[in-house]
Amino acid sequence: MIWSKSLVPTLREDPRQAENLSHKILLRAGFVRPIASGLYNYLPFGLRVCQKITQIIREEMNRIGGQEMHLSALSPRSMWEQSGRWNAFGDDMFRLKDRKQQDLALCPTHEEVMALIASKELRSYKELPQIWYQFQTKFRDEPRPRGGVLRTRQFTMKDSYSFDLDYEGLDSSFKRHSEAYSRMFTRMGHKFFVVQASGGLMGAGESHEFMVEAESGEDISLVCPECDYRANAEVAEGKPVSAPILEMKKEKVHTPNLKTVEEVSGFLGVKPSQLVKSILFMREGKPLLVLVRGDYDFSDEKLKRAFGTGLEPAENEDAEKHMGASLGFLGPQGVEVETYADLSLETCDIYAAGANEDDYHVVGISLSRDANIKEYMDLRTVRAGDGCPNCKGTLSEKRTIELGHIFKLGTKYSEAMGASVLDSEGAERPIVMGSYGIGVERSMAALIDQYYADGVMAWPVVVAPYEVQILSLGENEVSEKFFVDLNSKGLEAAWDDRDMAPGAKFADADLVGIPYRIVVGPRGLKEGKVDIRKLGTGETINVAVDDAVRRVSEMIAEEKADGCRN
RNA sequence: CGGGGAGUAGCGUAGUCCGGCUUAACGCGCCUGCUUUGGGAGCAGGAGAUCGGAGGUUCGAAUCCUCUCUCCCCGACCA
Repeated sequence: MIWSKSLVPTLREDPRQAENLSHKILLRAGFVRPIASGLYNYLPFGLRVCQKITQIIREEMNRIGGQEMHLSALSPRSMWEQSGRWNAFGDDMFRLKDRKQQDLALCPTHEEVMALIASKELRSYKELPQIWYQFQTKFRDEPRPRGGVLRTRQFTMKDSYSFDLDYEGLDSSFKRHSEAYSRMFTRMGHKFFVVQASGGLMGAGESHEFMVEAESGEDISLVCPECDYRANAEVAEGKPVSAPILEMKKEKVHTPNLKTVEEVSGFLGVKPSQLVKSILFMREGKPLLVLVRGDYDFSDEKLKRAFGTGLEPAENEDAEKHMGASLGFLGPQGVEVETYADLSLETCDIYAAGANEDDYHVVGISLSRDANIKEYMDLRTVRAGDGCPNCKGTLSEKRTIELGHIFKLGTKYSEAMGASVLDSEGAERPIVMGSYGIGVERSMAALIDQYYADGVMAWPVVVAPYEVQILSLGENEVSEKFFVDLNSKGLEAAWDDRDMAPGAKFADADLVGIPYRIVVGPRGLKEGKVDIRKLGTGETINVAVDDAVRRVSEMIAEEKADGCRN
């Protein structure tokens, strides 16, 4: 690559819209350009990094027996109605009509399409297991695209699907994916860890996410420093920190217009942790009272898991009808509504709570005596400071980017799409599926968070847009020879031949992040020498012109070998 | 969708409160010439914006009013 004839539109200043690190660098280094909210054009350098990431993923998928395919990005409504997701996806799905006014969707994911193929092509258990994957542009009309390339409305996903006869088979496909993911992320240079996760809209089974710590991450992961417990905050379990015992006699207190935990606890002179937060839900027309300690929040995910998806927060009328008070003054004592409490409340017995009478709260109620709690269960969002569920450690929170997600789907989609095989007994059985995704562009962004420091980006050589950069300072002859030699040795060289001030060339080079740099300038040439610099460590060696190509190749080969050993 | 911020030249900004010395300014970038060449160079010339859009108020609007579009950030989604 010869710089003066290429498109690497670097920016000297941070663009106005960019706030987080990877977004700024991708823009400034001329890797990507926005075209609309959540939509990007990938310029040559950005594309090259994505292609290298893609290739690593491909190699590791092939290694576990994955077969690459390429499915249609556009799909008919009927297929989505078969799985029930035409409605489930709601506004997140891009929809359009063809000239015959038929509804089509731009696929946000491909479980249905894959299951459909399986339903048509797979007959016998003898054909299982199978792993099919593709790199595909996914379209999701995200409510809020963000973080530059981290959350977009169009992105490339490697999605794979496993097809097994039974759950033992699924376990093994899942495990193979888990190992493949670890290998590919390691090869790319990610400092990742694996967390327990929730399946969300995709399914219900066991699921793991591959996380990288980053300020711009969208997820919170809870990690135990003492053991290997790691979980997404959505599903993390933990031991609640205990609350100070409330020593107050049962008494009703006038609390006009005080509704929030802060207002009420402040007014009553109790800690938020000595307060019961009582939330009324409606489920199929019936009320459901759920309690959590005042210093914790409910986890939507856990509520969904415990009570199903049909849970609606109650309106004021519901509250008055079933509890005799407005929202904000509800409490568990003396109510007939079915009541569940979070485990955090089990640490004590005496609390303050709403009085079920407008503008009143009660202090000193006893949950065991005054309330009729059907069951204590895990319903809250665990947070830093809570105890690890597996050991004596204390959990801490990390903000993380989700690189990949693997989960066990089960038979949800195979049943919906009619994907079944005959087993050895001749009985028809739905195929047991797993689904496994990786966002390609996101992986690129996450690497910036991990490898940018002090104004210098240093891509791991295996994913870098080029392996070595020749930086010419007012001299092109020796440089050109390097360029030719490096290329003929099979190295990916970028030659900055532009006639510019040295500072500007160094600045561009730092931004773009090609990890090895040969500086060819008159100062060194006078002694017959050039500098080789490794970005990231900043280590620089001064070598004879004739040795330079050999030395760089060795350094690059060594870094590549190191990566493979992992 | 709720809450917050922002749209002025390719990029980054000033000007907006308090309409008029603004022919809309500045830095960077860009073009021409000469000089310069190990961390964003110097001199001299030059091109480039009807101030997001539409309406309105006014003798006069980047600036005031109304509507509208777009982008970014924080929350409900997920790779």
